[in-house]
Amino acid sequence: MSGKSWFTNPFSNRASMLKRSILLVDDHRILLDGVKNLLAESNDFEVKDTATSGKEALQLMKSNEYDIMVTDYELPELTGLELIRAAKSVLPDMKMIVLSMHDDPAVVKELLRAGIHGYILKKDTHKTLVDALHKVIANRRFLSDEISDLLIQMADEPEEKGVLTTREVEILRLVAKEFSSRQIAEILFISERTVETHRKNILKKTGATNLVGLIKYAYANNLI
Amino acid sequence: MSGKSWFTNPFSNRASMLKRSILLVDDHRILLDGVKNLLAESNDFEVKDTATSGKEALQLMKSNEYDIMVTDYELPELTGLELIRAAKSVLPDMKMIVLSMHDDPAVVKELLRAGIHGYILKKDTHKTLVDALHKVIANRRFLSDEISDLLIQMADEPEEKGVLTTREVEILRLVAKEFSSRQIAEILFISERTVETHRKNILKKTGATNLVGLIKYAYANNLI
DNA sequence: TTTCGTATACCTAGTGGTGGGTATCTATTG
DNA sequence: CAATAGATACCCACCACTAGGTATACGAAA
Repeated sequence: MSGKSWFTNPFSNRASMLKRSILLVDDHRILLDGVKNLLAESNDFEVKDTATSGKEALQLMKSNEYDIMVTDYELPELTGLELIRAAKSVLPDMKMIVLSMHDDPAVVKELLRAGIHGYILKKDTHKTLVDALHKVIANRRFLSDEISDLLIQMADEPEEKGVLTTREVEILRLVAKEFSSRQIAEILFISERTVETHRKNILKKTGATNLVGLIKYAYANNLI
Repeated sequence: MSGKSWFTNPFSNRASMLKRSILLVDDHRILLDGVKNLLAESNDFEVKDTATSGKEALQLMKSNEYDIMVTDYELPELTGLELIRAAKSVLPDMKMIVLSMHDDPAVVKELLRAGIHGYILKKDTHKTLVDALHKVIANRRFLSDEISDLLIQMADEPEEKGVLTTREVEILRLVAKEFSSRQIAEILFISERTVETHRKNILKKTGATNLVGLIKYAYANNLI
């Protein structure tokens, strides 16, 4: 809809001076410095601003426009997912690429559902990032090789068997905070029996056999 | 001892063409690319080689010489600590700077004991890295601000209370693999009582009160 | 409307972990 | 040599967690 505006002018489209503006978000300044410097050599892109937290990024978005946001997933204050959802409402036409060190299937899936346009890993090269930038500008999606492999593997799995209900997640979080079933019962104003039932259901759903497996599941699914 | 050789020649010292060679080690290629590019602008340093694993770094050291190694702490195959110890025996005169995302007191202390010359965080700027490089070349040590604050805080604490013995770590790892005390006893050919005693000692040392705290400790200390 | 999922709650039994001890043997270190 | 730290092992009591059940109430979906 609104994306057509520049397309009506056949000249601006090809002008080599028109660089796509990037907002780069990562709490590691040294990476910020490095990537910005690398992209300075590009004719097509330029890092217009950088931010080291989700909050800072959102504030920049309120007073500026960007063609693409490249962001880490692990961020202080806001998580990457929260940032992406917020960004989507502030600048709906902006493309979003996640640059993360994690190749966790659950995270990737969730982010793709949230509407990101690319996902690359920090272990990928600078060239991969540039490829991704070009691809998303052309209204296509880009996934790093490892991530697409991951998604293919995931497709083989029958169905996500282990989706916890909100109540179960709530219980699991409290378990992970070192509360006993009794304490959880007191906190939630429910019977200890109910907590035990929830725990049993969680164990069954996650396939864990004891507390240890539960905590590892919680870590793997970013519940902690 | 051998470090005096260049010092005897007053000219080579100031020659602008003589750049200090750096070996850069990090499993994130995009950071590697970025930092290398940034340092290319420097008159004093140049990234001679890069490696994405400890093994690769060691192989490079066997056939090349470097003035400084800048390495991540979290590495595939070898840990940063192992790499540093190995590097020390291969190239004893090389300076070593750790560039990590973690500000874990225990890790920092251990690395300093292992003989590194600098410790900076990924959240630090490019300038900080350059400062560190200059400092270690001048035979001084460099710690990022946050790290020195950390060491000062640590000095207040009476003594490191929570250092697990190798056997305790071994037990903890097995606990984290969802083995019960009985199973661990069978695996290690020791009595279940002994395992229980170790577990109790681990709980006391880590300050945890139950399994959950134990697993979280294991995660926090990269034992999993 | 009936079925399904979710949250609630209880029962019994059995297993496993926690917390308080004590004690022996070995190796290292002041 | 004596002291210390680490690994080993046992005792008892208590509590928490796990593993089978069953059952009710509610709201949403088929």
